[in-house]
Amino acid sequence: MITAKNCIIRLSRYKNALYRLQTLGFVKVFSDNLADAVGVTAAVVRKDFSVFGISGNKKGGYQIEILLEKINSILGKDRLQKVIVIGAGHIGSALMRYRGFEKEGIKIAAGFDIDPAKINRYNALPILPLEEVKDFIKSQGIKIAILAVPDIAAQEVLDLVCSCGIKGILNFAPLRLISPEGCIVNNVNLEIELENLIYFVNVAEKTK
Amino acid sequence: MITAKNCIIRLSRYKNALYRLQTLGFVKVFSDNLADAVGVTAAVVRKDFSVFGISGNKKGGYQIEILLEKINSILGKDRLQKVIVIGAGHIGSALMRYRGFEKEGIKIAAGFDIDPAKINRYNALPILPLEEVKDFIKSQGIKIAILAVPDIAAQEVLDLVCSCGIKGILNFAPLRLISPEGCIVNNVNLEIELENLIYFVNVAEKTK
DNA sequence: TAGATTGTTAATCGATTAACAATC
DNA sequence: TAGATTGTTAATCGATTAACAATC
Repeated sequence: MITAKNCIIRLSRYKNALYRLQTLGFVKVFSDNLADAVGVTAAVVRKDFSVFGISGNKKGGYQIEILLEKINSILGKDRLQKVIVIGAGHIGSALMRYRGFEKEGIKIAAGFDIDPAKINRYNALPILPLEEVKDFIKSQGIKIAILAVPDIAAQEVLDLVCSCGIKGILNFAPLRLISPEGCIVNNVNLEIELENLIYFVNVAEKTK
Repeated sequence: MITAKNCIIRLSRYKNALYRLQTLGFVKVFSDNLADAVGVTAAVVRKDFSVFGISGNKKGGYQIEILLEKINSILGKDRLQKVIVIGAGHIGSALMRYRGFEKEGIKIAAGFDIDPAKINRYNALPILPLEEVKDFIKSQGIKIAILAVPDIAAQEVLDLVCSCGIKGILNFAPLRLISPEGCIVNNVNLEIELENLIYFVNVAEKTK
């Protein structure tokens, strides 16, 4: 079964909305409520659920707790996900210090850099020399790496970590990387996000 | 004319690829080459160009220099785009120090924070108290803001800057913001990007 | 000219939306 | 029961792809 990327992204959003509803004291939701919270239509919500065999009650909607369990299981959030960050520059360091991942069950296990001045072996979050990345990936069974290295180094580092067993990469370098068979690359391209925003703001200004 | 978001994102990618081809000494390209460089089909390239009235030569392909001029003009890259960053925490600070925007003609004009300890008025990139954001936006004619504030503050700050004249927001807070009429919000949700990656890596592992 | 490439039209594909029977 | 909501099917929409005439 091929699942659309958009569908999985919506699943994440449902999850976040459900937690918010739960803290507000809600115990069950209708597809309608969830649709509003996430900004889609109720039919999309029900369809997304049916893709994963999640069913509710014909009149009673969905139990939030059960729903969360199922979504969390689908997204792999029922177990800790360990990731590493390659590159301890501005972006890399910020990601390492960012608290937002923890509450999502994502733990940054270590950072890596080639600059000896950045190494800090005895930190709570150790920053290790890149030469050690292979042993670390193997011994810790890491599957996911965040790539925050300079553009010119990105492809080389990607090839390196993929050869060590990394299966998924979140790439912040603003260029298209060629990924080896069996490795998925998701790109976060801040320049393009801004360019896009600037374009649509300019268009809106013009047509005003 | 409604233009698909994806089309504009591809335009950015064409531009980046064209600069790379130019540094390699190329003077003209065929839709084929550009398609390869960006990872789409040649028909998409030609169609995207035709949407904007960009035409090439029936046999000779496209002049890179002319193409870049046209794309840059469409994307508003023929003039400096000034943006501000709200929130001088980990992510905000990293974005302020990030050099990648400059070479794209995007200048971070100032940062803003509510924490007096973060204020630094006399820096090359000044960090100012949030109370001054209104005057700054008005006097500098800023249209775009990057939002890197804590989740709970995000909606409030969004409303504030929109009321001051901001038309486009790049939001890093991992929640859906309700944007006032006439203001565009693009979201960069790192948690969701990672969750998505984790899902597809897990699926690939299972079906192996 | 023959071959290659553009620009555009028609066909296909996939995702979203609307509609509604089933049913609690 | 009557009303409301789910789950699913069919219709619609939009974007991508394939095909090809025009032409350099």
